[in-house]
Amino acid sequence: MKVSNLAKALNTTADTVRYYTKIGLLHPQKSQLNGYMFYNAQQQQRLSFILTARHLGFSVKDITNIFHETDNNHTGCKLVRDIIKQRLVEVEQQFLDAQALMKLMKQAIGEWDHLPDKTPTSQSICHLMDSFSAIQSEINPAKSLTETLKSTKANLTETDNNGEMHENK
Amino acid sequence: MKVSNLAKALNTTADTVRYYTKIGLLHPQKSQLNGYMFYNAQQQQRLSFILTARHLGFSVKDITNIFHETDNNHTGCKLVRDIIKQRLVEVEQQFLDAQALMKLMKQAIGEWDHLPDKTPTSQSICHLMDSFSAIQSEINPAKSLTETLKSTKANLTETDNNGEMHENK
DNA sequence: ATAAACCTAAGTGTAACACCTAGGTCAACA
DNA sequence: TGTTGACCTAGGTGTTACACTTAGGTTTAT
Repeated sequence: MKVSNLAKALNTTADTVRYYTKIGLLHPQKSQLNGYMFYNAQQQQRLSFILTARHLGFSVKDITNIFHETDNNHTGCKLVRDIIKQRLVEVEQQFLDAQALMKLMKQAIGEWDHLPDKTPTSQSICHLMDSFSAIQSEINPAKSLTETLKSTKANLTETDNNGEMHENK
Repeated sequence: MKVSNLAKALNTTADTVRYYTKIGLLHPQKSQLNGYMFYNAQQQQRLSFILTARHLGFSVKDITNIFHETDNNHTGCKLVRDIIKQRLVEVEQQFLDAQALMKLMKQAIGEWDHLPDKTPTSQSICHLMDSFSAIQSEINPAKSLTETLKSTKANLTETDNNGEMHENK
């Protein structure tokens, strides 16, 4: 079938199908007459796999690797299992992050509902700044967790209590 | 303080600070002598707000809007409250999605652990394809939920049981 | 004096597509 | 048969929020 047909059948877009084709994940047959691309049942199954994998959080690169394995007569099972296990850790973190965020946001909304709407503080962003500052101390560690792997050592310069830095000049 | 100092103090990168400066979220003082940018306490607080907001899932555009309000003598409270409430819905969905994914992935890993590693099926991607196909029916609705807003009507062409499409030609 | 460490602006790269352009194709209707 | 409208192609640009690179000037420390 043609590109839009396939796209609609698997609930995606023609552009996406073309993209996967372009980067070599799908191998349609190209008509000699008009250049149209035709996808058979096997390609449909391939796309189905891609879409599901993408939804599970696999990157396109991951999928490329998997296909590279399986297209070369390997099963790819171990690879996929490894990637999934890795992804599972990330998803669990996302779960926790989302949970924490929900709590904080509900809390913030709750607090604000008790405050009048138009009482600007010295810093002009009313109490938002204050609320956000309070939240930030709870938020940042969470962020650190997620990005610990790639973060270089923090190496913070010490601050005084005015939040002003010592410009050792 | 200078860009790297500020970045380290708030646990971000100099590039990020330069980016926010470039798009007008931060307004440092530029030295006449050497062109170096200097950020005072107020700018530091601004950046702190930006980082926290970003971590709460606000887009840079959202933050731009908020600053646009607050910089024009409005409090921005209502705007922020609205955006947060809107974001809360998304975060709740992320929470549910992550939960569902965790379940499915654990399930998949569990199943595969009972199967041998190298038993290719007819489709060459061993049982991955089968497992994924089974998962997909559960996954796709979740995706639809997330993307319902922007998805045009599905308008699926009917498929026969071979997964082959009728090419009404 | 010179190296290490910092700074600048401007440009390119990233992920995974979405959207647009210009032009060819196909099915149906008048 | 002409023409509309829906489809297709390749190739290009736009998107988000930065990270990275380049080329060159500056500051700091030894």
